Amino acid sequence: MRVVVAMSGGVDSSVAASLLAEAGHEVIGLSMQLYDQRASPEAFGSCCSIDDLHDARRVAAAIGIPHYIVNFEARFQETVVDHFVAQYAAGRTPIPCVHCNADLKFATLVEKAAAFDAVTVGTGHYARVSFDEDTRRYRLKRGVDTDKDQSYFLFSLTQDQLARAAFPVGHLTKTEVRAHAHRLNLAVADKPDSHEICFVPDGDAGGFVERRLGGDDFSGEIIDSGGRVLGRHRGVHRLTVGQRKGLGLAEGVPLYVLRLDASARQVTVGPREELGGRHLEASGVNWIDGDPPAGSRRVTARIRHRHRDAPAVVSPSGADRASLEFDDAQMAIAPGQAVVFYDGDDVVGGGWIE
RNA sequence: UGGGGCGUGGCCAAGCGGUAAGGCGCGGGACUUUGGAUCCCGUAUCCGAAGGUUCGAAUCCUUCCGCCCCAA
Repeated sequence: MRVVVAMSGGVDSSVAASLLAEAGHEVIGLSMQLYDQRASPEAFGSCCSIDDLHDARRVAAAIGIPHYIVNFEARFQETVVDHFVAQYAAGRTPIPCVHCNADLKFATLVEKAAAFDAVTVGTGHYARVSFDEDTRRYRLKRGVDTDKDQSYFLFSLTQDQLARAAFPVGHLTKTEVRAHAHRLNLAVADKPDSHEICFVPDGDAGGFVERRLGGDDFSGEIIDSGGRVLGRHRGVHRLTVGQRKGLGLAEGVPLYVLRLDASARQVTVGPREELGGRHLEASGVNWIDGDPPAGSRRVTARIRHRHRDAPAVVSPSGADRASLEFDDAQMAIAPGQAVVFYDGDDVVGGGWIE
């Protein structure tokens, strides 16, 4: 089988490519160039930087597979960066990795794969995909390493995309992946995990958004839930629901962002007790099965990466919407973040928090 | 210089006789393919200054220094 593997230059995708090659597949390594490296050679982060492309190339050479760099700058700009900026400007908290996965790795890359006569796209995600003979549907499951599980970022994959997906490291632990990397003598074996937005390497997402939006004054009022003005903020895009740091308010108790109103430039804050909520509405819902469940369904739901999924009832409404009610209040349900529904290790579906 | 108020760590601030809360900020850590996310730890031998009362004061008294407000 001919397989295209998305190689970021990190350990996981390097091992993924290696394992597929060892299994006897004809592997073609592809790395995505997402930014104009000449424009800002130092301004790119831990994923897909010029160094990472070199790492990917080195690994490909080491395991003896062809390697190509595909230019996805324009697509990345449209599907990930522009959306990221627009979301922040609207007072929401974007999660670019999901769009990058769905729209680039699994959508655009499939097109590229076709050009290579490959039907499968492999990545280094910690998640598992399998085919259920009974339902004749593909299933998406958590990675075996629950600490590294990345199924949350993949909730929007369609049956079509799952049919072409391969996650060779999904049934391994991170420790095992690194062990494979050492066994294979890969140069990236000890490369640290990445953990930041790749196109905002300095961590200054607020500044990034401002440069994109233009203008210099985004400030507004900070109020409490009673309407009392407590202070001012530098822009709703610099804040996110649940955020405590950076408010600069000394009210005696820690204050957290409760709500963001972009049009009024108003931020509502309150003590931790006011941060909890049981209900949320999701849009852009994708059901892994391809169809929504017939009615309400018990699931466990995760509202952010690293959030321990909590018991809830999800009810589909319309083609791609759903409402969800947690059994117990969850802290900081942030609009713009993804909510992903699970049934045990299976991803049932997911959507965007409204 | 008539009346009133206030001076507590970088900042906001509680305490008002019993031996310095809390928050912000900052530093460190944990966690992490989203969040300048969350979480944990640390951060005033000392309360504008000098005296005094008391077993004991940041807390009471005196004086001084410095702010602020209202009257002139």
